[in-house]
Amino acid sequence: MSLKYKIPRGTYDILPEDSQFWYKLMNKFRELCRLYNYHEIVTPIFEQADLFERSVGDSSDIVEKEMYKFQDKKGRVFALRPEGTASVVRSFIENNLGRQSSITRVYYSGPMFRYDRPQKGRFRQFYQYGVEHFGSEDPFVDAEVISLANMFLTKLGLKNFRLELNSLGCRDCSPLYDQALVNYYSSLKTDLCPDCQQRLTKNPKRLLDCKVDSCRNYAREAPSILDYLDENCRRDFELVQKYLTDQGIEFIVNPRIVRGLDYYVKTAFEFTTDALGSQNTLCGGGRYDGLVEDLGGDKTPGIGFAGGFERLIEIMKIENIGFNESSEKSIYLVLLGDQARAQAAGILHELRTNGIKVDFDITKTSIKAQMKSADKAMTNYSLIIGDEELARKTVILKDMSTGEQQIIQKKELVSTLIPLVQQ
RNA sequence: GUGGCUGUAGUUCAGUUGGUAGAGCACAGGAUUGUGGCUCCUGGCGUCGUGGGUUCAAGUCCCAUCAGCCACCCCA
Repeated sequence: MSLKYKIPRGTYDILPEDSQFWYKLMNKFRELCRLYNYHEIVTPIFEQADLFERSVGDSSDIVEKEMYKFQDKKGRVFALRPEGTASVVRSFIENNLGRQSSITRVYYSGPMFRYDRPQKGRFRQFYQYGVEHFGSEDPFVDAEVISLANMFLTKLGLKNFRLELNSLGCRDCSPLYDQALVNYYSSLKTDLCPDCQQRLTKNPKRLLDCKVDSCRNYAREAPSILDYLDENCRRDFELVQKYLTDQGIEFIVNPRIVRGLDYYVKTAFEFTTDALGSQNTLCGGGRYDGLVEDLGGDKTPGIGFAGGFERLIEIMKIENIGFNESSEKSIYLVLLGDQARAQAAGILHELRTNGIKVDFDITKTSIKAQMKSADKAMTNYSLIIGDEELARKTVILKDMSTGEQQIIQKKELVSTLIPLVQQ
């Protein structure tokens, strides 16, 4: 079949057979956020493009080549949101969310958009969950936010993931480290891969992340950010680690993790896995103490993380994790003959009014075909109504697992079914 | 943006040195006319992703394009 219309590249449909799974996954996240006292915030999926350009950083890949940018009819330039934090910070400032208390905790979930080349675990429209915590610089909060992420993954039943932790330094010490990296690498420049030669001027920290063997060797000898943290950053980083240890959360310090968004300072972390191939970050986040101010708000520290639902689902498939099926019993209505079919609407209405879920197939007329459908639908009970039953004002109730059936009075139908369905 | 592999019925795939397509599963109907799950029987005229080209003739060769997968890059 040649299709006239096709789904856009890098997107996918969540089909009816899967939507329950997604719904449950999102609810798990909601539940957990409630436990940590976070409240949901819903922002538009598009914003002024320069909001992202200023927050994410205009030298980042996201802004340079991955944004879905467009103009509206009045020439205003918008972009489909490539990530969630910028929008939340915008809303925080615009609605003065920090006015009620010194701390503001919010969470969100929804579609994000990035014009990337699709591959395993990477889409152009993808769904993220995330939280943002405003108002405290205390490293205790860093550990708290990380704990939420850790709890989410753990509660889902995921096993094979690890927490990698780093400090990027603050706006005072981070540039000193960049300079140290540049100094170290500039004498090696001609030996570096072409990508790394770019990184040297664009984003020196990325040099540490290169996968080319020769560059890796150099990276091993390169100066470490941990040696360049100033007194304050060093102390806070140690405290974050202590608080994590206090909660029994395992982590590894990886001085080479670099986050892709320019606003991060100090604590940066990623939950990664080996199960997903190349796109191995389950979720990631960090501190962004300067961002609110940069975007026009009062000086307000913040920290948050975001993760992709697709990768959770992928790994849950691999680890064979599911949510328990609902134990709700189902009823199938089998109607024989025009007379009985004429009664269908009334019966369906009566059952539904009483909260009983019913299924049936109007396209099938023979009892055999209808019974087959009932069987295929894995129904628990079928109700059979034909001419005989109509005449006697009865209904046949058949238990599909045992094959036993009983004749009940039609007026007692609902009262008979309710206990069966509710158990 | 770069590279590799792939694109045939609803689905998973087969299709030999180019001669206008099949199999499993699924689906539908049936096996003494009001009963499912097992078994058996029957049912496929699909622009062979799309558009060009080579050829008497292309699913099968060539080019382009689109899409998927995987990797680079980057990240969720």
